[in-house]
Amino acid sequence: MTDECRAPDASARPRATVPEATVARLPVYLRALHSLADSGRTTVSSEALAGASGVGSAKLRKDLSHLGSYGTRGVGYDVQELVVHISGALGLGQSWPVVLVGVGNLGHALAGYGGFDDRGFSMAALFDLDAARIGERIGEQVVRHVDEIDDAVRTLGPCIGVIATPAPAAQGVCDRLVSAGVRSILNFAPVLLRVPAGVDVRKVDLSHELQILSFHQQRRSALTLVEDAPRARA
Amino acid sequence: MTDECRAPDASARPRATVPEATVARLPVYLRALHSLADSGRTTVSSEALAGASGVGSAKLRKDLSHLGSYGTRGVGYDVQELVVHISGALGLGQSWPVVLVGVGNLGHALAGYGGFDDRGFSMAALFDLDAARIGERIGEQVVRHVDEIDDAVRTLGPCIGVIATPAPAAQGVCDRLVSAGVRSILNFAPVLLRVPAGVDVRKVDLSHELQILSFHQQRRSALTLVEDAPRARA
DNA sequence: TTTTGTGAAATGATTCACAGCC
DNA sequence: GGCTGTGAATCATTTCACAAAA
Repeated sequence: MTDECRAPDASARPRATVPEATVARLPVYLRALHSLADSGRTTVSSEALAGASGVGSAKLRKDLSHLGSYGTRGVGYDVQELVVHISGALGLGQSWPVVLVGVGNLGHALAGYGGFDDRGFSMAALFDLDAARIGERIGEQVVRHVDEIDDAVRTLGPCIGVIATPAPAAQGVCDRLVSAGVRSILNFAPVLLRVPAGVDVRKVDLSHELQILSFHQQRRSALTLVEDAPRARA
Repeated sequence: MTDECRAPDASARPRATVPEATVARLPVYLRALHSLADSGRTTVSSEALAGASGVGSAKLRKDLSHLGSYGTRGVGYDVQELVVHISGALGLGQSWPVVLVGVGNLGHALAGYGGFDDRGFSMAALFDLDAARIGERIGEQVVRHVDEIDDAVRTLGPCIGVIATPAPAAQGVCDRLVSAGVRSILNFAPVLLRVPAGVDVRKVDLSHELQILSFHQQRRSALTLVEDAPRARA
């Protein structure tokens, strides 16, 4: 991701550049902070927040330092203030519309999932290719035909596309989303999507996750065997 | 992850240590290889396989070199042979049983998803806490009460646990899985699970993925604004 | 005294570029 | 001539450890 295009007057803006690894942890911190806030905490130390987030405190502090300097030495961080700054960095001030394509098994579950409206996202439109599903009502939305994506996206403005179709349909759907102007895509279909530069795709792949777990499980088993019978040879 | 416990005779075994980043890409290569095999290819160059996997060819070769030396200079890799070696490294020789806890919206979709039986995994048992759901038939399995996890896991042997419960129930379910002996867990609930050392947890979190997309989308928007009106000031 | 923020060191991952083999 | 396998160089991330602030 090209990054050298800071405006010449980038003085006291949110931040110029945040490492990718840090970005991936900000949602974790944000969730921990919300849960701290719910339980009445008003301030928190890097040690405590790191504990609640499952990371080391040095890493947490370094991560936060990329957003700015929002703590008080000797005291810690103000919970509300940190929520505001992390939310801001993540662009959660506004509520991004999410358009979901593919309301099969998984799509249904995603459409019904509260997690969208949770913080900063709203399920704004549902699409499917299958004529039999058009018109079905799910939550607050009615399923529309995929041909209407263009119109919908034009109306909604910048939004996030979620693909929950079967694998063979995914690339076609992706192309439509992209040509409608969607530049952020979350893909649940088990295929590699090809997109032009400037479009950001993240994938969620059940089978990949299981395979990674399998790798470690196997390695553990192998080690256990070796340790259990270390003198079975020479 | 502790790694210094190689057996003293680790001579020509599959491999001693594979970087985590590499492990995460092996499933991608495997999928690309399967699709090449389906279309009749018998050999493939690092360049071509890398292309089909969305990575650079140098990275692909370095990744494969961690598993061993299975290519032929001047020619490339034998598709079938690579499939065998990568599958082997990932522990997909056997078919791991998967036990799923929580058959709500999402759990249903996961239980019905073909991806499990796809390669190397089989949906072996379904559980729920809600008495109303016990006995329901989904695919080949009948939903059982979560109290039966112990028995089931003892019968199945090493397996992978999938948690698809609402957030508040997840830690309790996780504890049960762990005490039943499950050491690999895939968590779809939006909470950080605490597990003892030696248990491997991976999480899939819709809301985190959206937030990461949101970050980049916002950054893009900001840059576009700056570029579109670069002389709006001094 | 407590706890942040951050340079500097250590570790890990990616990319380069080419020697070695087919 | 073409392509793999891999040291060496680069780049990114994590960890350490401590000076500076409240």
